[in-house]
Amino acid sequence: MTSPKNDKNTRTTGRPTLNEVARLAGVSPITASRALRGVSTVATELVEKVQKAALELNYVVNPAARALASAQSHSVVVLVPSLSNLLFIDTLEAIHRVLTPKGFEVLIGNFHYSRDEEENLLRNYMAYQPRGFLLTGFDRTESSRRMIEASNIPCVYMMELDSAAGVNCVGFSQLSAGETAAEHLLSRGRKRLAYIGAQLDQRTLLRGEGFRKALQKAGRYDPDLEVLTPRASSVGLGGELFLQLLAAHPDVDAIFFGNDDLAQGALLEALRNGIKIPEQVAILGFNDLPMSEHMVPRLSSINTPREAIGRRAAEQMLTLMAGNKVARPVEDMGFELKVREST
Amino acid sequence: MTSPKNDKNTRTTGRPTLNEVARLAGVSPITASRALRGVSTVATELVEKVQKAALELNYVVNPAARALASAQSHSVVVLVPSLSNLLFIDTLEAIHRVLTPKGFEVLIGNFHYSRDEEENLLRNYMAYQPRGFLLTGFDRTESSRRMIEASNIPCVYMMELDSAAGVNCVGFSQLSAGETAAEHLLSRGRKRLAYIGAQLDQRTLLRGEGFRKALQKAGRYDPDLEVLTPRASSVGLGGELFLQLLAAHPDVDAIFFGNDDLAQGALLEALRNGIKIPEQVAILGFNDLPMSEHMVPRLSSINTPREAIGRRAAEQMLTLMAGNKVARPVEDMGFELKVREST
DNA sequence: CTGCATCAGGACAGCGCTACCTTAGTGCCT
DNA sequence: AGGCACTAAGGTAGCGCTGTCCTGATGCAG
Repeated sequence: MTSPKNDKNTRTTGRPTLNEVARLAGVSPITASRALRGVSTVATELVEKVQKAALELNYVVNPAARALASAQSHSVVVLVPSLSNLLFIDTLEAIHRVLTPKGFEVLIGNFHYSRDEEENLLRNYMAYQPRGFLLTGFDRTESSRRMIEASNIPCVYMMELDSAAGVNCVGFSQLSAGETAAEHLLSRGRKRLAYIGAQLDQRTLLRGEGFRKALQKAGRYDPDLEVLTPRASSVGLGGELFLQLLAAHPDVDAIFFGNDDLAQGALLEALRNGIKIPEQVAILGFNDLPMSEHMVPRLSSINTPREAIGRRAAEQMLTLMAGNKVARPVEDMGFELKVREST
Repeated sequence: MTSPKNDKNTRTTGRPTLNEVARLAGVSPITASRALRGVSTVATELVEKVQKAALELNYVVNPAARALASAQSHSVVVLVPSLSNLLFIDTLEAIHRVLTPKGFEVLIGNFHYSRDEEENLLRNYMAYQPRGFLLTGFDRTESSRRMIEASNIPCVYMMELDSAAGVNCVGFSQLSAGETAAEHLLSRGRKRLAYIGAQLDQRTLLRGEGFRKALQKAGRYDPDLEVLTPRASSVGLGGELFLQLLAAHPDVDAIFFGNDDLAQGALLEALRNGIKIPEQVAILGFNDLPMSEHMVPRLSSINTPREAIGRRAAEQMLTLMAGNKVARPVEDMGFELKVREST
């Protein structure tokens, strides 16, 4: 009533639309769309005109409209079990660096090491019609698996390896990392070797398994020296478990920790309690977090290619999203034993 | 031609739509929409019917269609300067915990302490028509400021405080945190107090300023004992700067570090070099990261309410997005000095 | 000079949802 | 009993973009 010819339609966003760009450039909206997307064949001259018009109007596509019209989003979902672990931050950063420049949006989900929470995240993110999923490991609920399968959305698994047909994964063998740890400690002449793992995700268990197997092969396996707890991995917990283990088994002379946090905690408690590292006990960590090389004594650890895994996983995803097959679907990025003072 | 009545339109997503839910429930699509959103007045009986139908079909709204139709997304953008710093992880988690249950999607942007990168992120995320911005601090480019202003999108600033009119912020006074640090060290009878800061974001500078002011007031300020570097904060850097400072000024008897990483690095180097903490030098950190209380000696630090800041900021955002004014737009969450062995 | 293949560009419709307006139905006051 | 306000539900249209045709122009062989 107040303004009969109200052209300020409240339902519009107020931002310039493709139509306006097309009008300014003197072409049809479809041509403008094609020009901006760089698809199909549009005369170079027109492309330039459209780009100039878009720049002039400060035009940015409306992702919602694009997703609706094409039934395809430009987002890739990454699900990680934790953010408080610096481990995954490096991987996420690398993924961002690869996907963002290509116009993809990265949606991050943290499932807190809970299979149910991961299933929930998957279900919710499905609504966004993501173009791809970057998932951590292979341990998930049956429903999660079915959802992924049914969705037909490309998926790359990170951190672990699985040579099953049709699986795209980038990681390293957690099992042989555990073996390497054992071999290193054995090569140092240690006789009573222990494994301390927390959180007990699939990867921690696999590393423990590799460690155990190598010890069994060397005839040095003792199940009493395997400390596993589902509690969340932390520096404090590492110190606690370390002291407990030494109290129960004073003859232990080497410990492989499933995680650097735990190992760092052990080093600190050793300092506090006058336990000589590595003389009395050799300590080996896992992941090689930035702080480890600064510990007293400097912590030996197995360095994992977190950044490289993220990068390659994202690159595989780009290939898959382009509709192509990945040449090497199972990519072993290896790991590197960093020998320092603690062993 | 091959199939005259092809109902498998390739442009559809294949997922159930609101129409199908409505049909199954025996109501109109609009009623179904309203029932699922819980808006307007829909008979309880119908709401139940619709919800049952949605559940049966495993229906999830199409966010793209919703955003397009309502010219409003359900996403909130959070921009943080770093993810490798555990500091912001706690804040992000808290934000997630508040916004996700309310149906909002959290988009995380990391601007790596770069004003230009933040400006870019802002520009890109504007395209998503976010419902709100949660930003870190007040130090940004003029264009960023203008963009935010022009967009008319509600904005809550985290970590710092500013009582300017119309500003919503949740944080604490970085300045008085610096003052508190100085007062604590002075109360321990220390005479030669130093400040070591890295990264040099606005907050680190403000803490340094507070520290300096308190020292000046006590007549103990010496500009030579202020070590500032734009290099990225890290454990290694902390140790390095610590040793350098002590070599240049052997009489220093207390150091306030702008960051716990730096302080932790200093503690480790002190151990390695036989420097007695706190006897020779008292060391005070900032942020109270989880590891600090486990250091040898246990690190005194200023605990910052990272989780609470995220929670309150998100809650303010909910209020703003609902179109309401926030009762207390400037929320000081305080900080807590944790006195441990290192001071 | 005609006929056909090729290609650039455009018309049209529709993705799935919600804002807006309208209609049908209810109760209550005069 | 009639009229009115009010509420519940539906009809209609359109958000901004792109997939699928289709048209008209161009080039080249016969």
